[in-house]
Amino acid sequence: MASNSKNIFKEILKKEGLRYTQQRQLVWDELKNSHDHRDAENIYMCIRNNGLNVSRATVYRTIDVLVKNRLVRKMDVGDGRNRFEPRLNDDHHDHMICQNTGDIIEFFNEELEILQEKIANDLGYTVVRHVHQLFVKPLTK
Amino acid sequence: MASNSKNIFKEILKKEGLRYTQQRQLVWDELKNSHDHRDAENIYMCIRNNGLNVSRATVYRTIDVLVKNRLVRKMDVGDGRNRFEPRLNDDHHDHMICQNTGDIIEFFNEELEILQEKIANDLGYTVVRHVHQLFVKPLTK
DNA sequence: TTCAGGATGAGACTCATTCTCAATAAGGAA
DNA sequence: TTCCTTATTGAGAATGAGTCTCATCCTGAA
Repeated sequence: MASNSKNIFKEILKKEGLRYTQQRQLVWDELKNSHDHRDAENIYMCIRNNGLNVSRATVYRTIDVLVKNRLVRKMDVGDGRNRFEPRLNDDHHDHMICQNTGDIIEFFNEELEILQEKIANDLGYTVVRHVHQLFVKPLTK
Repeated sequence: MASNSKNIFKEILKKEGLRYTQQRQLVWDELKNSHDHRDAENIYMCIRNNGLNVSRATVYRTIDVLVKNRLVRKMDVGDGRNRFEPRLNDDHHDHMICQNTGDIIEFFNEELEILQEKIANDLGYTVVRHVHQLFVKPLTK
């Protein structure tokens, strides 16, 4: 629960040799319960709107730590602003972005994961991470 | 050959209601014979280094037209600078980016293409375009 | 050859993100 | 609990890829 994810966060800071601060906690609080795909500015503004004060620089700096330690996933939707989402349960998925509505739909397909690892292996590589985004339009029937 | 791709280019300009200019041709010349994945600045500098003068703005503007008309493919490698490559033969492929060397390796897998269309279909969509990048490391044996 | 309107170039501008640095605060030591 | 070293913070400047502006130039139809 809440205290659990807080502990995970503290452990990561310790592992990285970083101090536990109010500001870092606020950024993680803001991110960890969101189910959207939010940009840094949105996270910054939400914290501000709660009457709390954290600078943009700190938001970015903290997100970097979270991304590096896989508590948060960073995604490039192609409009110049990165989006972030929590990955507490480490449920890997990829994204479909609807060209009509801008909706972001998550999907996961085991077969796809296996196939891409095989493709890399055949060329002498192993996949460290990947980006797989489908820019789609609704099927019309 | 050369004259052929030149004609394709001219036709596209006409179709778009745009004029054929020296500058546009220079940008297309620079791009069409390259087998690398180059950024806009590189294309701009190469033209300059040949003693020719085309502005950065025109390079970007022309690339937009080429991308829109599928003579050039735009790819986001994740470092903030888009890369471009010609796609005269319209040979679709995806990319593997080696984390150790920065090398960009092209790959194509039919099964993958079919699978992702199926995934989209199952959710009521059809794939317009996609981004599939594998960030890899060499297999050590 | 003419000329209307599209194209260009130089540089200003945008905007997400990063950097700077003086002031602040975490947290180990005593 | 207090002290003190040093990481962290915030405000705003800086960066950098890409876009926009607008006076001037040039294409191409007639």
